[in-house]
Amino acid sequence: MQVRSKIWVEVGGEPVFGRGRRFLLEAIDKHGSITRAAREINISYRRAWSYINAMEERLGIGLVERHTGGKNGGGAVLTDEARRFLEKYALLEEGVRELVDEKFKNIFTGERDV
Amino acid sequence: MQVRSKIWVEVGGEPVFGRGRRFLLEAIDKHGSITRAAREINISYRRAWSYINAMEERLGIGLVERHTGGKNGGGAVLTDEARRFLEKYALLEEGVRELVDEKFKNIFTGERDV
DNA sequence: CACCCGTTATGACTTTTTTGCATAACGCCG
DNA sequence: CGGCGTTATGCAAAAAAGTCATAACGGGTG
Repeated sequence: MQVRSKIWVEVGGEPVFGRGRRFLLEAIDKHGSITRAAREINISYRRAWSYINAMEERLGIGLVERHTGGKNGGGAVLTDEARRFLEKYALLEEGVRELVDEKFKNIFTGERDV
Repeated sequence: MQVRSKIWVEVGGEPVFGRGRRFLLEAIDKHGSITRAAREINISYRRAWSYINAMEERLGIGLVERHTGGKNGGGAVLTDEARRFLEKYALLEEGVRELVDEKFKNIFTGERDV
């Protein structure tokens, strides 16, 4: 038995940013490509593309600058706004998971089962 | 733009307890009936029933004692184990959401947009 | 004792969401 | 001017969630 926790941001009731999307953006930053980013975090390109589109549409800002064709076939880079958003989200997550894990241990430990 | 957070317990990678299930059990306790509980929290009886079954199977303990037929057509009551679990889960959630909301306000407030 | 009632319990079907596959378009480069 | 590795989408397949219908149950009631 283990505890899990999750923090995400919504706009108009629709999710726009969470841990998965954070990893996606970070991987794009690392690889300069949506395709390779998706491969790294084990989701389909389709899904990654949908995530990015939805995020941008709902936030109303550009997060990923894309280039089709050209050197290396193209690629994608994060905008400054995406980087700022990543920073803020990191701050938001900071410490929360650790707190929850700690609480879980204190409350649920010391039993045979359950 | 608003923040949301969620804490849940898993067994073997499968969720067994979260806020929705907590509300369900509390509603069953209140009404003495799965049907009425489901109606109150706005999910189908089918779904409520599936939740209960999955929880019990994965936790390996009985949570809801069910009676078919009889007075009032039957009904359902929580077991002591279910009550204990509810208490622990409440402790686990306590304060976390408030913390996240507070952090969110501090980090994301004071902007035109985004 | 036969029927009524509201509940639990399920199977079957429908709708929605998610996932995956195939393919077009792009533009530098050798 | 064809090759390459991307981005970009439409469409089909699969999975999940939701809906509906109905059986079984057993105390209460007349």
